[in-house]
Amino acid sequence: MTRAVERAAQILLSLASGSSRLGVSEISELVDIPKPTVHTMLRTLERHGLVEQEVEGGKYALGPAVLQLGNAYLDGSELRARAASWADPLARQTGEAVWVGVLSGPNVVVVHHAFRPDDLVQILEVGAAVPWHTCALGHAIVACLDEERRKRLLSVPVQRLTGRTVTDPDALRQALETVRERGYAVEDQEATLGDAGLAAPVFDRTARVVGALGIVGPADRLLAPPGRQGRLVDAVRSTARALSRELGAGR
Amino acid sequence: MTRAVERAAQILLSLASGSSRLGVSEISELVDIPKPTVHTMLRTLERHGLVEQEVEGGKYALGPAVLQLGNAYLDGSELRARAASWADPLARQTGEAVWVGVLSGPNVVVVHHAFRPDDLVQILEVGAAVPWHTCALGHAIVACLDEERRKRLLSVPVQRLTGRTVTDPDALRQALETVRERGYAVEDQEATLGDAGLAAPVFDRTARVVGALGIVGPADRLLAPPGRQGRLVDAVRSTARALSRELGAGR
DNA sequence: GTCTCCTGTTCCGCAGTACCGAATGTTGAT
DNA sequence: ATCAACATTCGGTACTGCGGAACAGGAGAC
Repeated sequence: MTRAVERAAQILLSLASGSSRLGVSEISELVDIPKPTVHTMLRTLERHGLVEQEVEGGKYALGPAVLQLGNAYLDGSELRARAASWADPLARQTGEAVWVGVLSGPNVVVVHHAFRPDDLVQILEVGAAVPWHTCALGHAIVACLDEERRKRLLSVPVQRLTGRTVTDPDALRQALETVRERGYAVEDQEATLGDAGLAAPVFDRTARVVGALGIVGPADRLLAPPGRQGRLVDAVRSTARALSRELGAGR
Repeated sequence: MTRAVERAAQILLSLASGSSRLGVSEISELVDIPKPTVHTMLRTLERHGLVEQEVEGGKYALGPAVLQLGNAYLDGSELRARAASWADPLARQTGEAVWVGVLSGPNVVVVHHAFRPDDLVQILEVGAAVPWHTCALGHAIVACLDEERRKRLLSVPVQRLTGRTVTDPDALRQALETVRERGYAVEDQEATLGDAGLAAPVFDRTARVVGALGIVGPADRLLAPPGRQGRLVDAVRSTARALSRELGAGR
């Protein structure tokens, strides 16, 4: 454990959350590190393109080298590589957008996004982070984690994003138990009002959960029509199973 | 300048270049830092999701948190946000793929990629890094840099990627002079055999070059047909100018 | 089975560097 | 002009980053 590196990581991640441009003082307050220390580290990170400063001085932002890192991560991810050939057909089959995500700290990060097959403009969500407890992808993953890791996640207070977000640890534990029994997760407007999601876990050859695959869309389209949810769940589960098999998982 | 942070940045970037999975010993050799130091830092970076280790131990790779960083960078980039509405029409107009890139160290990093408008499978290159001296985007940017920055880039030996890569500093200086006179850059199989590119610089409201916009495709399609190059150059230049104006540049 | 090699991981005393309060510099508002 | 807020610089020293040596574990050869 290197304290300086710890702090630099905190600074980088602070620049990735919320406002894209932050001053030294703002970062200092966000990560609770004195200003000169923040400044010195920003300067070091800047030398490697991980951070850059506005031309006229003042605010700092992430630099293009982080984009290289992100791209390299995707290039090296077997889950993402294999997900593409399953997610796109599922999007066509269901008529909804498909996301594949992995757990990163308390968030789910989208590693693949197959657009809903219509002509409306959609924003590519690869790299987007959603708190695990507010999305079906997150529930699907965390439900299948080893006990210790799950306990650690549940021991940290979680944030309410909408009036429907479940934040009580006991309620979350119960929800995860339900996910384990059923083999899939449902999210109903817990991250964004109006939106819902369905997801199933994806396993690798060591039988560990490595991510989840799911669909996201308007709640009234995904959850309300009679019989629709069941059909979507079936499609999502069988696709997640196929993807798991392709990753070497037995089930 | 914080040495520990410097080293951690080197380690992260080493994981982004070449093989996606590296052992402690390999990283140690790549960045010339002793193994225990590399190991300690990897462990610290792992705690923040920036790095992860294979389940059975051994090799390390970048973690999903870097994808968040990359995504946040794109979300905060005005160049990228505005490039989308110009690059896509240019791709349709020219029938070729359009890239918008920025300089990061000795490389150009692609921040936006509009696919060639055909039905063939294409790989999204956002986040890809190309050595500046081997691509038209890089030439277009570096030609317009302030003298000091350009000198610094030219003082470092550059790598030959193909038999056609220009690596001699004097020849590069001359090529950049040509770019400045003409207002655009041409690359002919310097990065990848068979591929070529045309690009023009993009400026912001401070009249500084902030990136470049260009098209990439097979050399025989871009450069060989009579009159085609001229028409493509015109389209690229006027698009880059429009994008510059939208970023607040006077010209 | 044993042995060897290679790699990741741990250890811990101390040298040197990370640290940060105080000071300085810059900018914008009044 | 003054003031406030913010970024940046400075430099002595406390404490932490460091890395050679040792250890642990796994894989392959015999």
